[in-house]
Amino acid sequence: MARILITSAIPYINGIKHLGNLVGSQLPADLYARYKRARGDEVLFLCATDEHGTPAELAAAKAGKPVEAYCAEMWEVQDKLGRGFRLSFDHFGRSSSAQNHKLTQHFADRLAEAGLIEEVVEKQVYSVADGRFLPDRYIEGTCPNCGYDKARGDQCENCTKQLDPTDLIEPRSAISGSTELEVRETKHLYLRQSAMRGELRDWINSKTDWPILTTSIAKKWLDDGDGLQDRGITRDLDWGIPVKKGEDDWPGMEGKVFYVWFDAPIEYIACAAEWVEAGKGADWERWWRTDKGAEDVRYVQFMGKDNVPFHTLSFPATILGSGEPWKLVDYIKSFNYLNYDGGQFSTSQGRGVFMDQALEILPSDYWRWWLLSHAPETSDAEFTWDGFQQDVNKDLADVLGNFVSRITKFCRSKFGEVVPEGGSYGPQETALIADLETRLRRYEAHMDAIDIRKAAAELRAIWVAGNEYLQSAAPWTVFKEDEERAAAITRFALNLVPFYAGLSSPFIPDAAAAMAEAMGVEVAWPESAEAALSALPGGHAFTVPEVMFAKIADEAREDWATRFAGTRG
RNA sequence: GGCGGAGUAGCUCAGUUGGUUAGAGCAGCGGAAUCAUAAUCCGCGUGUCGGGGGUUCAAGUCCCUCCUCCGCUACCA
Repeated sequence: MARILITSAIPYINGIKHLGNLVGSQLPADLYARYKRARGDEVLFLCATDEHGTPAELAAAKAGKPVEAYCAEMWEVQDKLGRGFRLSFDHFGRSSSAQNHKLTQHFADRLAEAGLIEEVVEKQVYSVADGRFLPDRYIEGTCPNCGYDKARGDQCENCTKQLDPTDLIEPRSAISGSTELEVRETKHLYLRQSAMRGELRDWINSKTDWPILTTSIAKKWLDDGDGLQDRGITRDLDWGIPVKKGEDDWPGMEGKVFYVWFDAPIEYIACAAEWVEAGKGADWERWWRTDKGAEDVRYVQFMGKDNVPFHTLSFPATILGSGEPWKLVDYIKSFNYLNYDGGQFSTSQGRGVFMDQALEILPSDYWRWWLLSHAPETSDAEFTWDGFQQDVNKDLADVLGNFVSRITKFCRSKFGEVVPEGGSYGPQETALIADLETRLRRYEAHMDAIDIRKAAAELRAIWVAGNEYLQSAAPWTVFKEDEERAAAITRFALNLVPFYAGLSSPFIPDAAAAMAEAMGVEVAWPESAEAALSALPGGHAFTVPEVMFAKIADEAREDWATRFAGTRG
């Protein structure tokens, strides 16, 4: 039994995530976690909210709430939505946890002891009216290059020229609009990533099986220009983890907090400690410390492509720089973006479907199936309502749902709600077993490799095989002349239902559970097609399940397409 | 601008190390069946593989060049 540690990129606390966010990390991570558990591996699957930083402070202020209260509320919302989508986290933590405070301060101490922290005095823009330093992006003004009057301090969106905040003409705070800005000196800690460039490169180069998307981004950052740059890991904010050297004060850094990107990945570790604190586990270090039992753990991370630099460079720099035997990631699965109807999903414009809205209109299995079977693995993917309706109706309602419906109802009408006895299997059954055995192994191989679309296609083909069998065996015709043979065909086809339940459970857990329950069995991964297809003996009682997947009607689709076109209400 | 990804059938996408008539699903057309959620199954594809040039006995696959879309570009996270 292997041990697999799985983390999903932690979603930012600020607001409800859209389906593009979901399919870029949490959902595929859940698929993999469910699959590995089903195969009998020991899995620890962690996720959390990423709570620090300027956007959280501003969102809280906008909501008129203290930032702690705001984050606590939003954590509740995200936790509930995660459960709604059946995300099977062993623990859903918070980067603001006491455990993360302690660990983040511990890592900073270790890095300082190793000589990898540098104190740098720099000049930053301070807004007197807002009472805070402003990140470049939060300063607006007129672009000196093109004259666009809403250029940001880091870049002009209009002419794409990269800017420095001091380049802007008539700069103002993007938060309050105040023009009362000053350049002030402030001291910050920098992580000397540049000193670890060689070590990081060796490590990246050793990962020959990683997706190109992952390694190419990492190498670009390592070698671009002057090479890997040192990175500021502290900020002048109120909300965050106070800068300390372990448990001691850090002279000169009073009132400052660690940068959210420094503490967020450390939450992956702290989350395991929270998991223990919550009474869900006993020993978190055996998952994270290679000197305390984690040497045989395989650690897999899931994330969108925008997260890759932090997971391939900054976080490993933190781990390696600590000089302590923390577990490094073994495999990074990164994703491109899901587009919405020809454009981007947009949180700010409310464009697209958000997690809460998705669950309001359809059960989670519909979304899970469509999103995972179209996961943006090799390139950006496209969501359209037409495609969604067609795919879901065909795959779930017509192919899978109707298969279960037709065989259980046929059996009920001819033999009652009991698996019929008698008759014997022949060449058709033998052939189907052989075919399904091949497909089962191929499906497992795709799942092991985290080739999600290919796995989904294979699973669908397995569903189709059941319909092909029924169509050619035609028990409704055979029944008229040979009831025994019809009983054998029916028994065999009924056995496909629990087989499908087991194989489908990582993708569509609710439907899988309903299928298994109707057949009076537990959801289980099949050892082999042959063994699984003789699991239900003659005489075994079952019930005809409710319609598993109602079809999406044209009117509903049109309604939704209109509703989600822009600005959410 | 730099770097990376992508451009293959009406739509969504597969196409290992270059090698037989370029594939799948959906949609469309025809047929079979009538157990089932009017659900299924079978058959039907002459596509300038973004354009152009090159290497090769052979290129969707390698090289050069151009075009288009997307992402990143280090203080949003």
